[in-house]
Amino acid sequence: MSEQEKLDQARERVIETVSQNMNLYGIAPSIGRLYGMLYFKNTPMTLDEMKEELGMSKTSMSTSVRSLLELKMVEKVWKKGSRKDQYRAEEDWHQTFVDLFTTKWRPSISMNIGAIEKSIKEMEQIITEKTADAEVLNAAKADINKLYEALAYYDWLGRLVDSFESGEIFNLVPKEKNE
Amino acid sequence: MSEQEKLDQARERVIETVSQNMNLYGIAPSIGRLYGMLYFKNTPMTLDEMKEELGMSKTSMSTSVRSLLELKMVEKVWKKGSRKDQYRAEEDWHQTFVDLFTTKWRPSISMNIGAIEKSIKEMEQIITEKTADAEVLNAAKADINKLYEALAYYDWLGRLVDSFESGEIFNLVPKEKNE
DNA sequence: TAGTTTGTACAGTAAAAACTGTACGAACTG
DNA sequence: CAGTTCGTACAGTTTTTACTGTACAAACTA
Repeated sequence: MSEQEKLDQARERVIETVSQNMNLYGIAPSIGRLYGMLYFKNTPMTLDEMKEELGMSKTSMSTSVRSLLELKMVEKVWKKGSRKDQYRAEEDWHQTFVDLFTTKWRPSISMNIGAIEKSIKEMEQIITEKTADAEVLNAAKADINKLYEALAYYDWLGRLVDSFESGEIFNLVPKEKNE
Repeated sequence: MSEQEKLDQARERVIETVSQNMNLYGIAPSIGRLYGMLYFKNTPMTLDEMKEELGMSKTSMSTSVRSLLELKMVEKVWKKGSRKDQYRAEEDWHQTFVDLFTTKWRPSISMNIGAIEKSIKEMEQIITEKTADAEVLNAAKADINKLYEALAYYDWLGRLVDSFESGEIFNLVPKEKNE
């Protein structure tokens, strides 16, 4: 085996596990592989180069790159003399991590809080109307308690995401191991 | 619309959004719905009751419950007089959150670190052997630098998960909002 | 012991997601 | 202006994942 092949194989191993890891965050494996591949390139790539490298369609590259752009895991770079768009992988994984959760979690947190608040209101209405029979009334009361708990959780989660976004998290868990 | 229906509808809304939220963590929607449904029940359920409630097969309930058990999102409870297994939803979502990441992330972190360390070794070998040409050599050197960065990230991520597991995270981001 | 009931493995089917090829608008080139 | 090139929308196909029904082992019951 040539030295080049050895190097490729060593890269490949990392790309594969990183891709699996990203899959854990809801990123499709093929998108993960694309990111991994870009990560090792020291120069930005065009869609056609990616297509060539991964043996996939240009359409796939286009949509995959868009996903990665939305997650801020790649950025478009301008390169003079080329009409083609060029893309480079974001290399700071701490930042990537923070962006990922900010992007994906925050909208979900808002939605959950919204749904819960709405349902609490409706349940409180059931109680104040006093037309419901005892069984339904008790169920509503129990549900309201649960939903306040849930609300507290999502509030906490929102503050956790805040600490990611502000970088405060790195005070508690520093980037550099202190030995 | 009866009060009962109003209550069901309010529950349903929350179950649906919670389910979507769980989907974000790589949990299939139908499993999320099962969890949501269990969450609102104030008494443990059997597989047959779940099957009835969700209109799905018992096999699905069996496998879904197993997934939730692995994530520690439900627990099996013993109920005297019943031969059937009974399951109850874990209600502490802070705990659930912590368990989820501990369970899902830690193995992945180890795998990544393992793969990266192995690849670093192979790349260092390429360099020390001195048979590779200049181009390959430089590529190997660049890759090694990137991999040390990656290693630092996964180390950080491991320590983040530690802080979840130990509960230290709740010092930085307290459960109760301090007003 | 024979007869139930319960949970799950496994194979097959249905549903969803990923991927491709064609086609076309937009932006450039001469 | 006509002729290219580039990126992506969209429809169709392939692959993967989710779900079901059957069948069976284990645990119980009488």
